[in-house]
Amino acid sequence: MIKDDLLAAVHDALGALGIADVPNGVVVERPSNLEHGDWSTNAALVCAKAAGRNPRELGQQLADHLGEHRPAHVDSLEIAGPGFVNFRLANTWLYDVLIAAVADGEADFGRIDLGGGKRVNVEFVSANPTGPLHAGHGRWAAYGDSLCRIFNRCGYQSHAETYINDRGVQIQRFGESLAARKVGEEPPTDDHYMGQYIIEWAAEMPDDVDPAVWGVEHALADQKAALAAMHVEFDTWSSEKASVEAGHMESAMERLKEGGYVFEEGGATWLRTTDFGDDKDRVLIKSDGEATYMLPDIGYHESKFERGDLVIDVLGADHHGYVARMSAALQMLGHAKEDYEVIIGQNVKLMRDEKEVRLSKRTGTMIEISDLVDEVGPDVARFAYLLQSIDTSQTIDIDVLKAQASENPVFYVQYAHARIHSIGRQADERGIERAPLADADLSTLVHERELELLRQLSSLAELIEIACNDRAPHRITNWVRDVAGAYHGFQHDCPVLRDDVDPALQQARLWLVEATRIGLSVGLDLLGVDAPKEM
RNA sequence: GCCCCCGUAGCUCAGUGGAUAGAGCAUUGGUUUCCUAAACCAUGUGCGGCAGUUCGAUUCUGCCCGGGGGCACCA
Repeated sequence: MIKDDLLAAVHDALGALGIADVPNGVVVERPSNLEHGDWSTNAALVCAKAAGRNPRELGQQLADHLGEHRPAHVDSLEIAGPGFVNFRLANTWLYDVLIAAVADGEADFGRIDLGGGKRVNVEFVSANPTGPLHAGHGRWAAYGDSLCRIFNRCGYQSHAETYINDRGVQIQRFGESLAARKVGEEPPTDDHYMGQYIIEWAAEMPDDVDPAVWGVEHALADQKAALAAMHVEFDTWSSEKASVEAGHMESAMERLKEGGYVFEEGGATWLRTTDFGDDKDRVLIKSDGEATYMLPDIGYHESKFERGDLVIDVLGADHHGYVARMSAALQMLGHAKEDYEVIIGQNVKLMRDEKEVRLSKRTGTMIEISDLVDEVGPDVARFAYLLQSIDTSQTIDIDVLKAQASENPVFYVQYAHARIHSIGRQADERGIERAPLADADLSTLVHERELELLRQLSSLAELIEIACNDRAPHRITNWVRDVAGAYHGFQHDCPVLRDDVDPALQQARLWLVEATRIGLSVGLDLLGVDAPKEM
């Protein structure tokens, strides 16, 4: 990539100027303002102090040296501001982007190897199998699925996993709630499940089944259907019950004891998680002899390392307090701290009819994922979830999403993709063929709209890298919007098929359109959003 | 009290240790003999506050203020 080439040249130049140890802060970046060149480096500013030199002077020497040993594509250099060295490049660097996009195709454009084949296990959604998934779960579904796609594009092998909490008191209460509704009674206590769906499900329940068993199966089928409608699939649905039956809990307990981390106090069995930075020690087995939720969960997490070198949990903000203890337990079991990562996502607030809809299974007013997808479709839903950082709380207003049907950002992007295909269809009708790229004269692409589009396309790999390292799929969402914007601008100002377009320019533009198609397809695929050929 | 996230334009949100901080929506006005006008263009007195680190802070650190979420022998 051009960026790496320029950075290497900067390092060489610094070396020639007697600066061998280049600080990490030296970067080559795109100035926000094009007047400051296509690329820029802060090298002189960062190195000046340690080298005991004046930044402007050092910058000038740097620029002079780089001017004499010009990296490819560099037209001119200048020193500016407090000591930036700005590179102005010939458009050929952008034509190389087009050529690379076409050569790589959808399969490889923007692909980078950050992971080296490392296996990443990503757990997300993990909702209790005691009811449908609500629209709050949708955020984790969209996020987790997109994150896995990004990992896969960056040389990791992702494994999407979700945990089924299918044993314990809440399952018992769920069964009792169904049984009660079956005979037309209220569930026995306020701690039971009061939602409307319990009444509906109880009506479907046969007489001769165990309500808890039937209920869990029914809930799982319902959840799978909702996720399928959102185009989210898991590699593994992990059952807590199965994990316990496989002995994960007991072997974890044994090893924690061997490590000397377990102690008895007040009739309960504790884990000394404070040894690894937790606020307080945690109970594994209560004084009544029952295991807490934590113990089987430790066993389960330990077992996930069979399916991943790096284990990631995507959890809601209400689980934040849980992170330190699980991290401590896994370190006790011999895992490196950095091999277990928890991504805490902030909450989703749902609005309908200008009122907040509480996401509780007990109120009966919840908005299910399937409601949302039925009303706006999977693409709008996923795009909406991935529009902002997972670190910010999000408000999803179904009425706004529906009302925005035509102004919705997802359509803006999909429309760009559809227009590209429309050009292909029109070209076919008019008998215009795209000759081999090698025969195209890309130097005819000089319109600012064309160059801007190429600049956007050039940043895909950088954005994918950032999205991966920061676990931030929304960076892709923004990139795709930017590319769509650049494309719409191009299409508005730069006719492709019109009769008066010079044939050489027409060929170059057809290839530019093709490169854009590839870029948009890659971006949308990383988001799990459909790239339609017509709208 | 302690821990985590957030505070950027009228609204919803991007973004950045740098040189003039962006988008969508909303407002107002414009663009169509031309590949889908689901488009394009124009229109904006904005980084909560105070210190610190730095050549340079909206970005990092501390404190304060404001909003959200947690602090069980629940799951």
